[in-house]
Amino acid sequence: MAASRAPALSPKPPDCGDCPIRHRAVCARCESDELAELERIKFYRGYQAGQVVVSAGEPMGFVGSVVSGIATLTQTMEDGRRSMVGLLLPSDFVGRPGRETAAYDVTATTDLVMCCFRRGAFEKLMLRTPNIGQRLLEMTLDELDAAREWMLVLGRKTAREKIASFLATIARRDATLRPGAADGGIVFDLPLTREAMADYLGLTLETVSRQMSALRRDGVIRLQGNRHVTVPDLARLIEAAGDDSDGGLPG
Amino acid sequence: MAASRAPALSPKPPDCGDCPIRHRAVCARCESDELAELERIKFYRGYQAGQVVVSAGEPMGFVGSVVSGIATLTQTMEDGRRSMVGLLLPSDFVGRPGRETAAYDVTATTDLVMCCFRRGAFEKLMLRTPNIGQRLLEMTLDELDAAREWMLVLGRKTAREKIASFLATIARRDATLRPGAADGGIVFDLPLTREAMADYLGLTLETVSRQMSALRRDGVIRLQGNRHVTVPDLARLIEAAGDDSDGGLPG
DNA sequence: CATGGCAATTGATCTGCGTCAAGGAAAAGG
DNA sequence: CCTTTTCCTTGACGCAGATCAATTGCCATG
Repeated sequence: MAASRAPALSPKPPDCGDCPIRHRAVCARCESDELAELERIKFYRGYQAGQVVVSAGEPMGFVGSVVSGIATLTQTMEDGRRSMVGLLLPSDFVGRPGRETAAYDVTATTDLVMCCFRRGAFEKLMLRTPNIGQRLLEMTLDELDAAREWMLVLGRKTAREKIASFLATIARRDATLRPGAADGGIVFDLPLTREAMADYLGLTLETVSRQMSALRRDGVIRLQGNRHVTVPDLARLIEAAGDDSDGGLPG
Repeated sequence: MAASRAPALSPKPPDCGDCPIRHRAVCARCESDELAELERIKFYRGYQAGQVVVSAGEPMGFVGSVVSGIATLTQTMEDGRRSMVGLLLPSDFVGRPGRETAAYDVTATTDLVMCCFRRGAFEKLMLRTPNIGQRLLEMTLDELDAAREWMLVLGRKTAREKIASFLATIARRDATLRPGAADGGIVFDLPLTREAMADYLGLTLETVSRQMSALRRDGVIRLQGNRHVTVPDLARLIEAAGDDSDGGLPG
């Protein structure tokens, strides 16, 4: 969990089949020559768990998306209060065309591989390729919806409901990533520490811990170690979340 | 303050000089024939204070932007808990290309005029006119930033800070709408009831009221009636907001 | 001018979550 | 292996903000 800085090129870049920019973020409707152009300007970056990708206010020369691993988007006040404003899972896009500096701290919470494009080159390509902008608009609108869903969670839900909402979100996302496995319930690993969960949910880490224990006592979830979670009955979890049919994941 | 439904055409459509779609939302870089096309498919709608523009889940056949007046975007849980996820001020865009139904309740809190485009026609125009999509992407990214700023407010700020953040946001926005008037401080009218403020801030209306009174007692603001606010010293208000240089307005 | 309705204020009390503090469990590192 | 560090859990207590309840002020409208 070293938190040093210099990003390193990943030793073995994943092949294009793994690149969400191509398959999800940008190129769903691109022509082949546009794809070729994207290929020319793309490169991979690897980060270790705990490493800072960029800090808020720093120049950010690239945009890109997560290939594997998990990163967080956080904001910090001068007095140290922190708030997570996004959780970046594989295929999520990072960075903003037309902006010089990062608006938030981006941190890898697990080992992370990103597929990147130099910002300038990407912007120029966008001008010539409407599909890329279209796709980016769709993704941004999805993120906006997710952020707004989360405003309801932050502003109006109880601690227990917040935890349940978070777990349900992860469970659903995980379930779509690898379907099947409905046998003994949904099983996944929490991508965050209790503290990071607290920052995401507007709680303290103690409250997160207590509510996790409470959900365990009530049989809504099972825990093996600190991170490994089993949800025997997703419906019960969603019920505990006071769900307004939430589901989006703020990324 | 009737809350009936049927939208009415505004009696006297504002002239094009007032239309933010043309001037802000979409056409900053459009060619004249694109402008002409936009003119052909645009129309105005008027709503009375309290009227519902659309309800969440209902089909929404148009997109558009606010010309004058104020509207809110809210989400409600089955048990009645409500959360405001956006405040729509003049020039803000509403609606989502590519989506059939409204994701949130949109309600006019004052008399409201909107400049609208049929969704289908707008989408077709977007395909032929990259600039429109580009502009929409920029606006959406701004909204996303604002929503994320607001997540910090909701999750980590105290009641007093929340109120102060809200007032500072309104004050700033109002100041840019009509500059000058720095004489006796910034003066504006609150666009929301205490209850709506509470839904925006994740508080109860009683707490909003108490904190408003506290800010008045401390001389940070002055109140004439319930809605009319004077801020003698914006710096003091921002200080009270525990400000992390916020400023965006979630819309 | 009275009257009814809605919005806001203010007070009294309760409680969910934060704060402070002390261990315990699990990785990381030698 | 043991040591160190990091992360997590649990308890005791206090407080900010919710809840419950009563008034007050402000338009409307008859």
